[in-house]
Amino acid sequence: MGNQLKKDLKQEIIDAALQLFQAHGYNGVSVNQIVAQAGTSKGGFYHHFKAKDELLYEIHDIFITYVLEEAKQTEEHYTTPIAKLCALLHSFTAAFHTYQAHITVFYDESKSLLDSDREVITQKRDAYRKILQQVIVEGQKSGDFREALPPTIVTLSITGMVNWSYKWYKQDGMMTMAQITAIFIDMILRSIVTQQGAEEAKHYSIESANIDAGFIF
Amino acid sequence: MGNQLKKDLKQEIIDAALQLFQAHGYNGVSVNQIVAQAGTSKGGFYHHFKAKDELLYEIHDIFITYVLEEAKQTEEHYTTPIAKLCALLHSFTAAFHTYQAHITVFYDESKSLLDSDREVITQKRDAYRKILQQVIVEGQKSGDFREALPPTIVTLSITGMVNWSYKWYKQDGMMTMAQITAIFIDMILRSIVTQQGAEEAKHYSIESANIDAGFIF
DNA sequence: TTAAACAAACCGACTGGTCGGTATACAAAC
DNA sequence: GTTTGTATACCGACCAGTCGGTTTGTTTAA
Repeated sequence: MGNQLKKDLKQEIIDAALQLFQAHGYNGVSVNQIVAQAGTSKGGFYHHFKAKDELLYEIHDIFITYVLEEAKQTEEHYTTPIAKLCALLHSFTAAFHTYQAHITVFYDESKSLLDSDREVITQKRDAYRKILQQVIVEGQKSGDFREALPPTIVTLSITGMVNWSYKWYKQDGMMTMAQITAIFIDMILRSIVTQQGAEEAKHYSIESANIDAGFIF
Repeated sequence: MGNQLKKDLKQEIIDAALQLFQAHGYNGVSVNQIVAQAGTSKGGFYHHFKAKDELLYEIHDIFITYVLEEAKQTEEHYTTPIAKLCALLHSFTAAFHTYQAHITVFYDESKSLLDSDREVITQKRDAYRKILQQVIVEGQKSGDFREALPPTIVTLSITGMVNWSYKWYKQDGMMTMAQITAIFIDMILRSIVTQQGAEEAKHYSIESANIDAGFIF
C-alpha cells in the first residue's frame, strides 16, 4: 500500500512518456527525451522496461484494463438498459480527468504497438465494446430501443461521439465532463429510444430540472 | 488535360506515403520506405518536395481543401437547416471512398505538422466546423432544432460520430457508406429536432420506405 | 556481501537531407 | 535538319546526426 507514497521512477517514466507521446506521438519521441523529462537515465529506463515498445504497451494496458473493469462493474450494478447505458457513458467519461493522455495515446498510437501486443489490447477493447453493444441489444429486446437500428452501428456511433471528445475536451474549459456527458446522453437516448423507452429516458433529458443538480454514481 | 493520363511520379509518391502513413504513422515511416514503395529514389523525392514535412502538409491540405470547398457549395445549394445538415453529412461521408487514408493521416498525424503548417490547416478545419455549426444555429433560430443544446457540443458530437467511422469503416464491409450515413442522419436528427422540425425530419428516418431507394445528390 | 537501482559511455543501424551527375525534352541558332 | 543551350526530372552515393539498445561501472539499501 505505502509503496506509492513516493512516486517511484517507473511511474515517473510513464508520466513523462504520456505527456510526450500525447504531444508528439510514439515515434516522434526518443527514449532520450523521455528519460530527460523523467529526470533519469537510459540505464534507469532499461532497468524497468525491456524495450520502448513495452512502455507503449503498458500505457495501453493500464487504460483499457481500467475501463473494462469499470464497465463490467457498472453494467452489473444497474438493471434497465437505459440506466446501464447512462452509467456506462458516465463512468467512461469520468475517466477523462485521469486518463486523457492515455486515451490520446490509445487511439492515435496503437498502430505502433507490436503485433503481439496489439492482439491483447484489441481483445480487451472488443470486450468493452461487446458490453456496450449487449446493452443496446437488451434494450431492443425489452422494447426500449428501436429495433430498426443495427446495434453495431449504434454502438460505434455512441463510441465515436463520446471518444471524439479526447480531441477537443479541455480540463479547464467552460463545461465539465459531467455536463458534457449529460448532453451526450440526452442526444443518444433521444436517437435510439422507442415511445416506450421515452418514459424512462425523460429522466435523463437536459430539459428536466434535476440535471444541474449533478449526476451521482 | 492529358498530362494526367500517365500518373506522374509526384502522385505516386503521395499515394505510397498515404498507404504507409496510414499503417505506421508519419514518424514511423522513413523517406527510404516511401521512395521504395513509390518506385523512385531519394533524389526523385527531394526534387518534388523540399522536405518530408511538406509531403505531410500536402496530404492534409488536399483533404481539407476538398472537404471545405464541398461543404461551401453544399451549404449554399440547400435551403432548410435540416436539408443542409443532411447534405453536409452525405457529402462528407461520400469522400470516404477516395479519402479514407487522407482522413486517417489528417486526424492521427496532424501533431507532426510543422507549427506554421498546422496553423493553415487548423484555420481551414475551423472554417469547415463553422459551416456545420452555423447550420445548427440556423435550425435553432428557425425552431427546427432544440435550443437547449449548446451548438458547439452538438457540432462536436456530430463530427465525432461521423469522423470516428474512419477507424472502423471498411470499403468491402457489409454496409455501404451511404447506408451508414442514413443511420447517422436518422440518429442525429432525432436527437436535435423539436416537434416542429420532426415533420421534415421524418423524410430522413430509416423507418420510412424511401431509404433503400438511395439518397440522391 | 549481495542484489537491485540507477548512471554514463558507447555501439551499429538508420535517419532526413545533400550533392554531383545523368537522361530527356524542347526551343533557339545555324 | 542538325546542333546547341537550357531547364526539368530523376538517380544513388554520401553526410552528419540520432535512434533504440547494450555494456560497464557506481551507488544504495538490506
